[in-house]
Amino acid sequence: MNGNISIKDISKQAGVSIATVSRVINKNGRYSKETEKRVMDIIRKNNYVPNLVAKGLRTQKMKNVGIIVPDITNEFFMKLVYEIEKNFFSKGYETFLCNTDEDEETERKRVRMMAMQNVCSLVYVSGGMSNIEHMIKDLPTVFIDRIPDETKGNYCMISSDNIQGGFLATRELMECGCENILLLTSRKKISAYSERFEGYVKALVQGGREADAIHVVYLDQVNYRTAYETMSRLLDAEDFIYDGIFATSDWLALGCYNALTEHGYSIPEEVKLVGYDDISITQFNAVPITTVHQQIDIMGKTVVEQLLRILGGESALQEVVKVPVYLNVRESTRGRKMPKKYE
Amino acid sequence: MNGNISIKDISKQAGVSIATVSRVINKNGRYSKETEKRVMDIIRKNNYVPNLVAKGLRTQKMKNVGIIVPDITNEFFMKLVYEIEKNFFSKGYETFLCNTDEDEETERKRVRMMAMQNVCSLVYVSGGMSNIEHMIKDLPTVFIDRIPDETKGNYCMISSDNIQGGFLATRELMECGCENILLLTSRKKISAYSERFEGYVKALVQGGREADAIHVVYLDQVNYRTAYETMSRLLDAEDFIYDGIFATSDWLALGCYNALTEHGYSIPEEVKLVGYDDISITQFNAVPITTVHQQIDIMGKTVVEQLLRILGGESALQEVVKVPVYLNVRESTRGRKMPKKYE
DNA sequence: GTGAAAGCGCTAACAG
DNA sequence: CTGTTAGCGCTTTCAC
Repeated sequence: MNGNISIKDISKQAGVSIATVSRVINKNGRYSKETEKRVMDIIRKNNYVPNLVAKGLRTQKMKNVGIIVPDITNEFFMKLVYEIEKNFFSKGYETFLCNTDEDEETERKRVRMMAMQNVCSLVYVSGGMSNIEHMIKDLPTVFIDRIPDETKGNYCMISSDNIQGGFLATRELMECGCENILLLTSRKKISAYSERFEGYVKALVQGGREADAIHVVYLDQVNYRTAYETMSRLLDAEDFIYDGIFATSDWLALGCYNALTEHGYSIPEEVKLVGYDDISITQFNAVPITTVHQQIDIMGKTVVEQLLRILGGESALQEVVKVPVYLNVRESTRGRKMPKKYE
Repeated sequence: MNGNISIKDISKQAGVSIATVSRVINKNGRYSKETEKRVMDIIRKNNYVPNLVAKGLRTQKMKNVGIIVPDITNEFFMKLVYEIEKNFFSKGYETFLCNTDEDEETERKRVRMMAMQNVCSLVYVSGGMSNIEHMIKDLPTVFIDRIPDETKGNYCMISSDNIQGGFLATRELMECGCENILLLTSRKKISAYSERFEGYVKALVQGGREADAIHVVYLDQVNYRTAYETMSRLLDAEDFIYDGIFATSDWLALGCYNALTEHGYSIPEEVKLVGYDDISITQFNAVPITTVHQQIDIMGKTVVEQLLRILGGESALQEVVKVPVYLNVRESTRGRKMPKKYE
């Protein structure tokens, strides 16, 4: 295909059958030391590269898994992917990464393409409700931060503790004296967002606030620009009553931050701000931003563990695997107390 | 393989031969409206997903290309990848992305794996000198910011204008009055770095500086931490003479920035700073950082154009395709003049 | 110890 | 218009 020789060529050169070459390559079956050497020499001399596609076709199993993420330019997702890949590689699996660009149509296309490429399983990160379940059927799949439509099937769900995350973020704002706390989140029907909302409400209730303490702004897109524009519009209107904002993603928090400062609000003195994900930019911002840290190393490890369990024939766990989160407190809620340092 | 049916199953259900099914699926050859309907119905009912692996094995061409990057958590690389993928998708190609983690051994492994997966071509972004040429042989390859070892072969090289980038960055520092300009760069033998060095020297010479005006610090790793630690060590030593620093990557610039501010230097008053890549964090930094912007959209487009040329049978361009760069001037060289805004 | 042969899912002549 | 057949590169019985 790409100028490569095949075992057939090798067998001819070595004067043995292709079966023997196959045995030598895979080190199974019997063959003499002598033929082994002859075959291996030819392989080395020609830089032979085995064709995994053909092998997969024959053995009916490929050791590669597709990873689907909504945005490859988002540092949080890529750090998570990095951890997932690391764990898969160590188990001898290949990974194929693909980007849905936050678009449901693209999402469906990419999932379908992964299935066509014969991946042995799928990791599906925080996608929308694209109704992909019918496409993946028996393909073992781990969903991260997204509950599958149907529970039947080889599905497994892993999630960081989003309720706890929403709770910690909101409680921090309350502890810092915020009276009117705004939740800035996504309109998307992703469990991650609805759970962070749940945590937000829980913290308010636990702090003795009434039902009218709940203030939510929903965004159509989860990105800096949308957050910036929406907040700017909010600030341009007369009555901006909020002294605390919990944004369910760091990029949203950064959008808030810039809209607020440009409207003359100082952070954290007048408005306190909490983000989510702990991407590195939150530490470098003019006022470092308090944010909820997700333990991606544990998540990555868990993803691979669970997938290997399913691949090993065990049935998928029915419960969601929850990974704890913690709050990284910085100046956007507490002021210039802690040293600015990046680790 | 993954619980999927094959055209054989379809042919049985439809009461036609597999050849007919194949024809219907690929819409070539002749078949009656009636059989078409019967086949398509079965396909839809069963959510049939064609096996591209088998198809590729048979047709001896897969429409997918491997993309190899040194660091998937680096926003610059991923924005470039995003552009490359977008262009490939629009031409009906799939892409497989993989990460070398800046490690040459990993790099070789990943390239080999791509070859085994039967990709039809490769895009190799800014890799080290891992001597991969013998592994890819006739595989059409575009190198970005890295000159191939051997010029024979279907290689093509695309690069942003790194000499110009180094020149613009250094000239900016000189124009802002810097007397002693330090170049902070990588030890790696990558053309991108050596060319930025070249531009740095060119600007110094053109500005009438003597040979002793050249000051370079080489780093083993291209990341925030290494830059931060190296600069801290430099600042701890007695005589820090620099009033201008050109870092050949934004992350290095950020490392510098924090080391400098922690040592009590103010930017840009005492030391001016220029980075490279224009990642978004440079705009959000407490003091927004002047940086060289690479036009990744043009680069992505060019990559695909060139690869399709080669794939189309034309021979690879021998010259390097150069994409212009420009400087994004911010506060780290000019002070608080411009409005802080993100676009 | 080694070879012959079948077959993974699919396409592309070649017949009819 | 449709079926038969060979074969892509590889593995794996089953003989010898």
